[in-house]
Amino acid sequence: MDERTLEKALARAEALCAERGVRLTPQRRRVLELVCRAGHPIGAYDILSQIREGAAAAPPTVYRALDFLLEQGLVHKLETLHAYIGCTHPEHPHSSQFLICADCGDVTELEDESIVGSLRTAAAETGFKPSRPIVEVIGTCANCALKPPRK
Amino acid sequence: MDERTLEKALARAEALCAERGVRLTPQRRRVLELVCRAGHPIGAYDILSQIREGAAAAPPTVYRALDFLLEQGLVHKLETLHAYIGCTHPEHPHSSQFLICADCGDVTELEDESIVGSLRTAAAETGFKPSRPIVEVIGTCANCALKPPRK
DNA sequence: TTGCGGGACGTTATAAAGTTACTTTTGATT
DNA sequence: AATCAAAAGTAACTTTATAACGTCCCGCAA
Repeated sequence: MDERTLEKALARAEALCAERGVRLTPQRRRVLELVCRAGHPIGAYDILSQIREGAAAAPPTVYRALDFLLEQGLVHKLETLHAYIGCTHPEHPHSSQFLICADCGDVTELEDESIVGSLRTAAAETGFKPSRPIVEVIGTCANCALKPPRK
Repeated sequence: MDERTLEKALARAEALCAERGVRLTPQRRRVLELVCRAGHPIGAYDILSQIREGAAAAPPTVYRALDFLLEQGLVHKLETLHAYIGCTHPEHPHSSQFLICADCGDVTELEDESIVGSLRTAAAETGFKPSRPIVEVIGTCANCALKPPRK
């Protein structure tokens, strides 16, 4: 993520938190910044070691900030990667789907109504009430499909 | 899973492995048995401690067996739970979806064509080639929706 | 028969991800 | 200024997973 986009994302996060009456503290802001700056999924301990370049810190520091950011929908957790990524459209709560390229590591966030719909329908058939639908598709992105795999 | 069903599942696994020319060794069979017997998602270290009731064992023993069983489609891994569950229809390779009850812990395995279809369509739009679609829906099952939550 | 090669398994150690429990600080509100 | 809760600091620890290396056993070819 380039500096301009980053600035915008942070400003938007500030605004959203203010609106919601929750506190985007310097720590939380810092973690959000690191996640966004990475531009790809980043692990909690990677965040931690970057924070440690400037100050002492321990795992709970990072996990607490991440918990807050996840609650606010400012970042997403990719369960299959044990890694976190900035949300591309935090304005409204939503359930996203992720396309994860196993080759280059890039991740695309989708908000596809037809996926959400088919999930809802299938769940409803069994009387199941979804609260958090996780959709992470591992595969090969368009770019990487064109060229031979790295390595 | 009751004894009869378990016996059938193991016999089916034997047959499938024979057909495919791969070896369902006693270790692998034992791990499959423990996963199936549990009847709900079970962690690698839970399996390990059950194995240890009968013999010395270390984590790689379990993880190697699980890797094999996953490859053969005899068990599934639930990424959000870090746990494993026996496949309910291992005959053909397939991509499953899981409904995970956050209240009682029960898991339902679906094979819903409309979910698979919408995923494929959405991926195709971006030129993405899916290889392993992960769908795990956290929520409340029909039973638990009726009664107040445990705890 | 010997000896090679590969797959399965044993063993030790360690990495990676996440949590618990408790203390201290901060900051908004009375 | 006193208070109370949310946030952050700190140390220890748990859980999940992998690395690296050695051994055993079996099938097969020389």
